Amino acid sequence: MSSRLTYSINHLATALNAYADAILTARWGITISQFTFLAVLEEGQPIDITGLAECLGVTKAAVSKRVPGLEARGLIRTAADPANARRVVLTLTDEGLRLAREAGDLLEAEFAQMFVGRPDLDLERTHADVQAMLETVLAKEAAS
Amino acid sequence: MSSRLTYSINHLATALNAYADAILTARWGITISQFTFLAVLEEGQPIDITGLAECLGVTKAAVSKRVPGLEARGLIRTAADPANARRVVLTLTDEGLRLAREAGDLLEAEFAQMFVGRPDLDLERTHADVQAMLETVLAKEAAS
DNA sequence: CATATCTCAGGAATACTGAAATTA
DNA sequence: CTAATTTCAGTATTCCTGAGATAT
Repeated sequence: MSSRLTYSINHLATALNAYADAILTARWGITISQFTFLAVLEEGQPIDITGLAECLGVTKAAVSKRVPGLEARGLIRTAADPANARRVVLTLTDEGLRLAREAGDLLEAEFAQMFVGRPDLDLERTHADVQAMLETVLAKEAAS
Repeated sequence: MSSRLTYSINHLATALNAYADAILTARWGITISQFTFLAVLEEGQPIDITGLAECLGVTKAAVSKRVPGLEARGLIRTAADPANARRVVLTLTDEGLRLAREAGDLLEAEFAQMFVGRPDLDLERTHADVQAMLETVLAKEAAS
């Protein structure tokens, strides 16, 4: 149990994603990575493939390949930018927006509920610590 | 900067892995997933393919496929379990063990160094919080 | 204009998964 | 019949190329 902090962080991220994935799959038939795709889109609509890839931390090809599936399911829409013919601009459909909001709200509620029995955990403080670590790592990365 | 804790945790895990990967690639020519493979082996030698797959959180097929490559590089060794002929038991070679320890130590040192300029961050406390969250999530998962 | 560089999306190669086959 | 590994087909992801835009 006294393993390294980096391992614990990876483990926690994996466990949280698995938990969220189970809820999303059971209730809406989408995976966590599809939900994340929609959630990023919700936050910064409209966005092109390059921008979305950066937000998701994956390559442009990965985003490009997932677009047809989400479009076929009626969750997103693609359009050309008149000012830049090769750009593909993505937006959520009404259904995609509704799903992103409903799912996001439910996940947040489930997550809050999970910690009502743990008054020893100060989530605000933990969040601040995690963000401080993140800033430090990103700064170090940028410096080298 | 994203507002949800779950996003920050995922982001931090990704950033830490990218940082470690850069060091490992430059210095030893191995990826972070190869290092993790060796590190798990170091902690629980000897281990079979099934056990290693569970520790790594991937399928047995994935582990099975990566074994020949690491064996060819002289980092691990395969052997049959006399008590159970179909088990494949993995151990580190001397070179594998040396690499796992050296790389692990360097990463830990780099990581500690990174936070000397942040006395506001209490890593012990953060680690405890992260582990508490992890326990809670795993317990919730097991219950459902 | 010409040409050099940058940005964008998509194609080829790689890795992972679940299921079926193999082996002990 | 069971338990462990391996093979196989399908999917997802990343690396790299080529086409179109921008700048000198």
